[in-house]
Amino acid sequence: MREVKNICDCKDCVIRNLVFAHLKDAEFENVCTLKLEKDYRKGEIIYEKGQYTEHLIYLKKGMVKYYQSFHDNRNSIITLSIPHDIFALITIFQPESVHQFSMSAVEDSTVCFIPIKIIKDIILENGNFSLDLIQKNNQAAQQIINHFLLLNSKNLRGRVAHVLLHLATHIYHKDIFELPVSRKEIAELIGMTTENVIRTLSEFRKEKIIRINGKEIEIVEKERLHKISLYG
Amino acid sequence: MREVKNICDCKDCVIRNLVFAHLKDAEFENVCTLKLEKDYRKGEIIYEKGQYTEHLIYLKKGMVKYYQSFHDNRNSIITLSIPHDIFALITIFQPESVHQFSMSAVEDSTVCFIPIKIIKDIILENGNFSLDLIQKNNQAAQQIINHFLLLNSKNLRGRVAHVLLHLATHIYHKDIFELPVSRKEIAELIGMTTENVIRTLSEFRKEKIIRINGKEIEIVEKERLHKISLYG
DNA sequence: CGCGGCTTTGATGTTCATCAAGTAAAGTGG
DNA sequence: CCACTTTACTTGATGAACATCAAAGCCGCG
Repeated sequence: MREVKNICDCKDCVIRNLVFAHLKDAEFENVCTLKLEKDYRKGEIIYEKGQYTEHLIYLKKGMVKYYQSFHDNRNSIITLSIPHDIFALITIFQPESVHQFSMSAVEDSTVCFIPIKIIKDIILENGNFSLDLIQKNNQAAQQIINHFLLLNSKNLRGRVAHVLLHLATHIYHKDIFELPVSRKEIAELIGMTTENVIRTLSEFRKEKIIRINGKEIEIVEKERLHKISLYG
Repeated sequence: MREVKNICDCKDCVIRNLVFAHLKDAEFENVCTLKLEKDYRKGEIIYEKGQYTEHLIYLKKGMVKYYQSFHDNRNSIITLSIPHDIFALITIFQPESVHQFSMSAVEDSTVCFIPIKIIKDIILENGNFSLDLIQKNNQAAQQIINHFLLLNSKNLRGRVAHVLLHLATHIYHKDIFELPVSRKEIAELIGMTTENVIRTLSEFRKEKIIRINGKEIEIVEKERLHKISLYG
């Protein structure tokens, strides 16, 4: 948690295009004035399970993971999120309550904090905003449910293939990219062990489906990867 | 889908205590007049994936399952729901959209259908209602997430133990009950095969942790079951 | 009464976790 | 900036957990 800024550049902020589309000008000014921005370095924790929720949190830049940590040091990543993800909202909106899960930066990130109180006031006054928020929230919930269902219906190879395709298609929009996460984190995302994730990546490499250079991944045979993902 | 009733007995309905607590009298009358009730027999489908969503659906009586069915006849049950479950709401609220998953009656059930249009109007007008709905929705989402995280962190015995404890503690509030679902459905709920669910139940029986008589289950050694559930 | 779905148990095989051990990379302190 | 330590990555060998296949009994329903 570095510097705390409050530059009111929200007019251009992506969040405007999400739930905040229906904000009236006065409301928007208010949000903009009272919001805070913080920068996080890769690896830093944004909040932890058990902490009191006082803000609606919105990811402006970077990538975060929303995760559960268990007693025995194991983690499960519920979702990776980037700006524009509607998801970035659901996580968070539990007025007067406590975070059920944790969030940390997977890449250097900028996070906006908007006091829950303000959001609540807007909900009370602005029906269109509420409607939008409800719909976006439910969409986010369904995406998370889909993620878990998908996992449960795939084997190791299918799961790894799916993650790679997801990163290429929905996050980076190209077939060569730097893995934003460690092998361990991929394992935590798909519910398998680190060793087996590595083994599977090596298999894909040997089968010439992908090329690997450290953190850099290139998807060479997208079609085959797709088939594997559709049940390994 | 039997008879369609409209008896305006909503004043006593459990739903009043949920999101509808903040409804103004006129709004409530409106909901009550325009809602429909339908009875479903055990096994009947309430809606299927892909159907157009025109109603907010609320479970008044019985038990339903919310599930995903895959191409190859396999199913995953996302959650079992009974009246009072806040869950019963989230599933459903996707105005102008299409159901992502399916719902069917696990026991004989009564379901209330409230046209989305009305709910939308109330959201637009009644901020307290919106606020409540948002909070309840998010709570429901978190419960589902927790269900999946729990599964992923447990082995076969732990999962079966957990289901039994869940039924006894949160659904029936006693240690002897009739299983509302088939062994196959338990399997679909915990992501294991029917055979292994049966085998595990038999093990528990042989170890005198539970007694089984067809569909009737008695939990004899709750403490041991708890330990198994906390990681078998 | 017979058929199909649900339940049960056993035998077998596959998939994946675990353990082990070594290399590479990245952070840390002098 | 280099030695040191730690963390990430990699591969192999082994065993455990679970799926799959098979066969038979049971129950409810038409």
